[in-house]
Amino acid sequence: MASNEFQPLQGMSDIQAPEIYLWRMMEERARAVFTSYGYDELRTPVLEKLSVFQRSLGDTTDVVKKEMYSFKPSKHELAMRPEGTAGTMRHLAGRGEEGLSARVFYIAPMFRYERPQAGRKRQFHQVGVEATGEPNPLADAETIAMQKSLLDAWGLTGSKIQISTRGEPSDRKPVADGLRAALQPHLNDLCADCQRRIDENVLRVIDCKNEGCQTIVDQIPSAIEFMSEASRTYLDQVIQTLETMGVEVTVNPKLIRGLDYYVHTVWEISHSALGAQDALAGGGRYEIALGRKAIPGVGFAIGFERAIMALEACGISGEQFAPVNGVWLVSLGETALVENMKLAAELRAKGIRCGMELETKSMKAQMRKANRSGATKVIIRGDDEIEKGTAIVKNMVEGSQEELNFEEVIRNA
RNA sequence: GUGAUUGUAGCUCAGUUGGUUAGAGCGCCUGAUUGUGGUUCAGGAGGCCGCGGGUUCGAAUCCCGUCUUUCACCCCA
Repeated sequence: MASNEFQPLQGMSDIQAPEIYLWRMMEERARAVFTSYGYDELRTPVLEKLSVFQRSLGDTTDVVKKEMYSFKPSKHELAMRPEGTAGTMRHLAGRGEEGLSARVFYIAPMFRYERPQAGRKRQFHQVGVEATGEPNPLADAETIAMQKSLLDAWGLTGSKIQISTRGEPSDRKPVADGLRAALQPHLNDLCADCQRRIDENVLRVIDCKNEGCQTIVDQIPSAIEFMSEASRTYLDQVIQTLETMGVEVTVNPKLIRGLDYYVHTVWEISHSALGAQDALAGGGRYEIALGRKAIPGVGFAIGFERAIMALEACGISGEQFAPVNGVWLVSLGETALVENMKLAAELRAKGIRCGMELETKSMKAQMRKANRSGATKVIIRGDDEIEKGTAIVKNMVEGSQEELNFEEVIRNA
């Protein structure tokens, strides 16, 4: 790192081997799990009209207000997506009737202009799903169960699912009023942030990290208690269904999700290995209005960078998924070198991972490279072998070797 | 946006109160039977000490700025 002129931008990073093998494993298994649940992959553009995000995430949220990369190259103000749901809804809204009962997933980079820290990048990556359809506790439960089975497929252990509800839109006012009234007597004991939040966004007082605020919050009724009977029943049904399915969740009425579009069930998955940003995934039921009518649905997103931190804490790393079992060709002399290039092409056409040195180097050097490549088999050819129509095949694990007919070598490879 | 923190070979890091050609380990290259790896031994290559400015006879070392790293707040995945 002699200079930073070749470094990526702040909060962005190049993902290279061996870590990339972990990414690939996660992507492959995510596709397999989602496909088994009947979901299809959807790839939306990175750039959307700014209004797509303003309308679906709510233009008062921090994500929209101050964290978006936005610019105006021509007529429309554009923005790079800070999350995946808005673009997906923009797409589904355009599919009319069909978009109201869709099951899609995405694996894509997201962009947020924030100060980077542990598990927080300016370009970060999410895998997420959206299932549109009228509110149904069973759909919420299935989504959470699917998310859990993805984490299992990755080998991630030690994560905790916390669940709560935001209730129906009609619950918002009673909840806010109720909390404000309950907090009013304690106003002077709240931290400066919370004194501001009590008017701007009361819900945020509830998950304030300040200890003093927390003791006050513990004394007052939870947000759920101000909600309608129907909203509470809905949450109970989700929890019961999950219980029947054997998915363990903890109810946490203090759980707050920031985006405006959430209704009913919300949840978060955290892991102790993550530091302050301990949420590796979040999800919830939402209602997003882009066209004339709102699209109801349920979905979640998992942060790759954070999931990887948690996986590494579980002892899972990229090296474990590096390609293995290759063949390495050793060539002694110009003739063998060219002949081996033909052989390599033939082996590769058969799907065999095959490497070789393209300049004439000592056998020792070539063997060293073979060893480093992780090849389990080495095929050695020099002038003698070419003339005889043979090749030496060496087993790198056992160290044994034998001279075989060239045709036989190809057949056994 | 706020408050801290980091930057020396490919990697992980030393570098004493500012003082001659900036070091180690690992890795890399070459060699130890001129056709055999992973162990060992010997040799070698490789650094504008993040970048710009300042102080000084002299700066990797002190000061200022800038970029970057990491962490917390905030917010969120």
